[in-house]
Amino acid sequence: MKFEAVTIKDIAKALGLSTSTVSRALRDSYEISPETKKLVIEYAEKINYHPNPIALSLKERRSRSIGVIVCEIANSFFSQVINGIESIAYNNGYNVIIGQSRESFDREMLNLQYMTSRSVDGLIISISTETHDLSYFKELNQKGFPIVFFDRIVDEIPTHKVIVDNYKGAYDAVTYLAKSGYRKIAALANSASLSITRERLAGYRAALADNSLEEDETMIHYCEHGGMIAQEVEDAMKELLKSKQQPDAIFASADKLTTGCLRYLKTHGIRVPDSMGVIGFSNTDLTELLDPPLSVIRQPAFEMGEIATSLLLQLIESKRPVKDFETKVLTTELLIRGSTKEQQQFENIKV
Amino acid sequence: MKFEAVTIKDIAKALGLSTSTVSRALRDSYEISPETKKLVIEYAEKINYHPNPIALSLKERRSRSIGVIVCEIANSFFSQVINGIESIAYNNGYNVIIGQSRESFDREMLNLQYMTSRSVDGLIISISTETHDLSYFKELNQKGFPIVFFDRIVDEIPTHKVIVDNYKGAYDAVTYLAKSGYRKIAALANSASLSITRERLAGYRAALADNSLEEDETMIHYCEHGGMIAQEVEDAMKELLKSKQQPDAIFASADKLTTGCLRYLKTHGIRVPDSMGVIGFSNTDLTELLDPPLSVIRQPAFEMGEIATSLLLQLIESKRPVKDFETKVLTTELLIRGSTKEQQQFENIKV
DNA sequence: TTTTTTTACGCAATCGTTCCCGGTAACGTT
DNA sequence: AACGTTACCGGGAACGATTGCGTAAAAAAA
Repeated sequence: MKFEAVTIKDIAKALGLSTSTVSRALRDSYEISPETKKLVIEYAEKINYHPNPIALSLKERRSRSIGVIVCEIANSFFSQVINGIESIAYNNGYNVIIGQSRESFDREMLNLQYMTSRSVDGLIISISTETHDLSYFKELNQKGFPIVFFDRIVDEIPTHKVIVDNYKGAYDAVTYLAKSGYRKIAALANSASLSITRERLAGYRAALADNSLEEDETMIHYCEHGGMIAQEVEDAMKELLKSKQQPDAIFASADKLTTGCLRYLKTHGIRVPDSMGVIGFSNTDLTELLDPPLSVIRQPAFEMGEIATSLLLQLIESKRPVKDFETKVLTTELLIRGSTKEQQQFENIKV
Repeated sequence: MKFEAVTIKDIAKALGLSTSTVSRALRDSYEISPETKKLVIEYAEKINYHPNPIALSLKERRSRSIGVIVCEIANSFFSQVINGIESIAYNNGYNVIIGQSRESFDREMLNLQYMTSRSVDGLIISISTETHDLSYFKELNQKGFPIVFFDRIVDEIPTHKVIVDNYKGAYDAVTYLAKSGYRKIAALANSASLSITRERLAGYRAALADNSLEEDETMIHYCEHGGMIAQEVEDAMKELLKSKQQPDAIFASADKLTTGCLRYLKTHGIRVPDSMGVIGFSNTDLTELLDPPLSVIRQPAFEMGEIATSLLLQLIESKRPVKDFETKVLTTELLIRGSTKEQQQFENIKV
């Protein structure tokens, strides 16, 4: 079932004009007499004419739309970023099309190819955990196709990027745990290949060192699928808990990991924050409603989306190839709630 | 900055052939000699040729992509539906493009126009709270454009629809509250214009009647923006609580309302489920982690997405105009957790 | 050898739109 | 009267790909 749209040709025929004249009349060209314009515009209105954007895209080689690829839209952080992206995009007359990789490289590439070949004018992306082969990105980038990376960025590709200070976010959170008296702080990390994992773990390690806590590799567990697979988080938690270094707190480095961690502790009857402190990166707006309310490192997601889009539009609308790129680094917010607590007694025992 | 793609013409020129020959060679036509085919295909491979889907869309008037419009992707229910949609769509070689209305009629129309004019081959939609003017949908429908409604459907438009048995879902939940001893059951409802609101409230009312509970219009409050605006839920809750009929339980008819309700009770120190029982429609996967764990009516969201997509593909791929449409009605699931409790003492006092 | 058939390719139209060229009046200027 | 302007409009190519039709050359049949 196809359905027929009305074209400029229909108008031309009906009015005894040429398509050029109709086109010009609709675009309000000075070359067309006011009467003809009026005639054309009114008739177009009447038969409900809308220009065919596909034909326009073909002709103008641009579509006034931008693509966004994230691993999962159900994730609060990403949906907030998308809202930021849409707000700027719509204000500038751009449409936004959204794709999910679900942490799969293949699906990421599928989306990417679909979008680029459909002439999105640019792309905003946070790469999947599986993405190691960057050749397609490099190729696009070298051809001058506008890309902005956010959150999970890649160093090798010269373009604009938007992130938060992951190092500091993690450092502050882990330092807070240490100052509160937690002594064995484990880390539940995302795939080791991601920029955010590296940065956050670096902050974690630095905080341990600065608080004279020993670092222990058995206290760090990675989730290769970023918690997309529930089992994976469970396994990691199980490993963590049966390590000889019984942790008394967990630092989780992603939204899904933080909630997954809490879920595990809850179902296994481990009391938070008494037996185990929990702090993690999360942008869920349900954190206050959780039991216990989660202490989180929160990212300015909406703002990240806005900034990424502004940068992308700069690239798209620039006449000359852009050569100097910037990496915007925003600051995180540490929100202390009920999943961590000050353990005076620990400090006392120590001292 | 545009970037140049390689076209069939480039291949033709490089190989001294015509574009027709190249096209046919790539499509493996019998009219082309094996040697020429090999030549063309290898060269195309080498320079990384991909057919331009825009040009194809223009020519074939179809795009092998379907549009999805929901009010908000951050909502678990909708993101689960979208996952169901994508699973079927990808298996059938269709791409999915997603749009958010954010409960705004204008944004819904913007997305709709964008999608239809970009030649999506069909549309899956749950309408916004603001959508009263259905003329554009009617027009599309009459032109034979394939649409499938789900969740928030409209009666006036003859096409496939996918919903759950909202009446029964609400009826069962409210009956459960009544059987548990709650006597003053209030309803926190979505916009009155939505099909789901009507159906769910009907179930609510029937359950009250069947359990000899009095219905009281002051115990029903509507949120015109479906809880999209936080203030709105707060106001509704405030009104409910200061009504002379002090409710002892709340039935919330949408995801955002259920969590919004819980948030209000929590911040105002009203104990759930003791002072106030809470039950509501919700597909959040964090319900078990909440304090208290939410008793919910859960919809088979993923399955709804799958079914909606199958129906849509039927419409799209049908040769003749489809005349008899079906409305698939799935069943909800009642999950009782900690936000409701059996209040034996109430029963006893009563008796 | 001549005729027919097959093979293998090119031409040109098509999809809807824009825009570069032209072209033709009407009018003004010298 | 001759030329230049200006206003207004149409023809047709172009964007990238497909496809019906035409046809030259080669192969097969007569």
